[in-house]
Amino acid sequence: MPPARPAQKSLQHRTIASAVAEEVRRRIVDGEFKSGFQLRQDALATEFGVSRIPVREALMQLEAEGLVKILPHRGAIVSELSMEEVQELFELRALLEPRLLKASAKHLTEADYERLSQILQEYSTELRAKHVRRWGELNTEFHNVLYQHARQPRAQAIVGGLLQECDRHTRLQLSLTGGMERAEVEHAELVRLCKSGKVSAACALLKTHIEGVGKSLRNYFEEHNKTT
Amino acid sequence: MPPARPAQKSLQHRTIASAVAEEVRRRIVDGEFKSGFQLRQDALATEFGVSRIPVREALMQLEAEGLVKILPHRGAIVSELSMEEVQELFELRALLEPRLLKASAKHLTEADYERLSQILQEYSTELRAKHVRRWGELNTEFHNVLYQHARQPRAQAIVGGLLQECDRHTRLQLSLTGGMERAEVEHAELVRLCKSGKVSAACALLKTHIEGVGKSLRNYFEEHNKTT
DNA sequence: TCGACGTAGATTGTATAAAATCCCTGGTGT
DNA sequence: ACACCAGGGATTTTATACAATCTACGTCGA
Repeated sequence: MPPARPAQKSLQHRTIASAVAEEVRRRIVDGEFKSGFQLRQDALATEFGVSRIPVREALMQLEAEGLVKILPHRGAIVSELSMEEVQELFELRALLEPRLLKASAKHLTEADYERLSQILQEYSTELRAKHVRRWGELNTEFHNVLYQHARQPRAQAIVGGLLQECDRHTRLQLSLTGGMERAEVEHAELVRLCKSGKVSAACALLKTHIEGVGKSLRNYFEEHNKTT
Repeated sequence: MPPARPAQKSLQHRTIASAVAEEVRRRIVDGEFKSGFQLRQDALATEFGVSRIPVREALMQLEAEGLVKILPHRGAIVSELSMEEVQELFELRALLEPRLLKASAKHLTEADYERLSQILQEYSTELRAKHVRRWGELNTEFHNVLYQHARQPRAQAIVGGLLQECDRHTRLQLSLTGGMERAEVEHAELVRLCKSGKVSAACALLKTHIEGVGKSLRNYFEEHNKTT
């Protein structure tokens, strides 16, 4: 675990429910809980050593984020998305994120660029295929840093959820098709364009970038699932 | 393939929590619970004659929809949106809804057009300024019927929430500025375009329509110079 | 007078236990 | 053999009770 990161809202374990939500979310995004896996309240409660009430609330929170699906009186399962639904996520991102970047780019500070550079640098160290989890975290943070000054809280919240879900579905494919290298190149170019004030070019590249990742994922899926 | 389940209208209150959520949501959208109003769990529980647990879950559900804001250990309040945030909602709608209409329009059935006609007719009967609540309900349903065949569940869910919130903030203004008449005209034209297969024209009109309502709302607020 | 501290009251968060619901299995009748 | 329905067991949902936390207010000291 990385030490002493700035206290953000997600680290405020102010309530047990939020702590449980964070841990379950991590496991889903990391793939420990796979699509369709049944999340039983009792099992999670005993494992974490807590009651089932905060577990319920955590599951509801995750349902709001789209990571799990709750069926009344039948429990919660990790959400299963068809390829069409995953494609929809990318299309929504391609629609929303350029808008956020356009509003946020000009307000990026020197500290923000510093953080973006750090992320790019951590990319290029040799952690690529080895630490897919860390890569996904960095990827999500990269996008969030870019949009943080957009002053569009609702859109930012929506995109945050989309990023998380896309990350979950992309990791498998990224480590196999060299998608990470391409993403790293495009990310670096993105930062360069923002820094030099070419906002609209950056937005266009961002749109292409997201659509490209989505298309790459779909191709990968179609190749490996011709029979179904 | 899941067996075709009877898609119930969700009017069956299958769980207490969902029933409470529905009632509290109605009160918020109707304006009985105004922005900033503090929703105390105990008060709601005793009023509905239930425990606090389902009330808590209802509040979390409403938070996910954006209608309330929950502060840890401090309770829930009806969400207060600045004019900028309301404008953001309309901008997001203007971005997302044409996309949904484009995907859904060609799959609209005769029964759908029948329902749309019913809605338009109920508009034009003299219930306009009198029953603002009913008008808002119809307005939301109108849009949802248009998009129901889009096969983009995530976008539809997002837009559903946006519609509800926009409705809440628009009602006050609609009944005073004649915005309803204009909306009715545009809605009728929208149906006509869809019916005659002019999908892209319909999408363009829809975008204009949403932006127009948003702009009208902003003008209304700037005239009255009300800051919260 | 003003501000800091601490206690009381109210409100939310969590644990435990009871009630309702669903799934599955096994029997029964046709 | 097939359809149907009753009952047991597992799981979720709700109720009740307790613990933790926050806000308000009053007291104390400079």
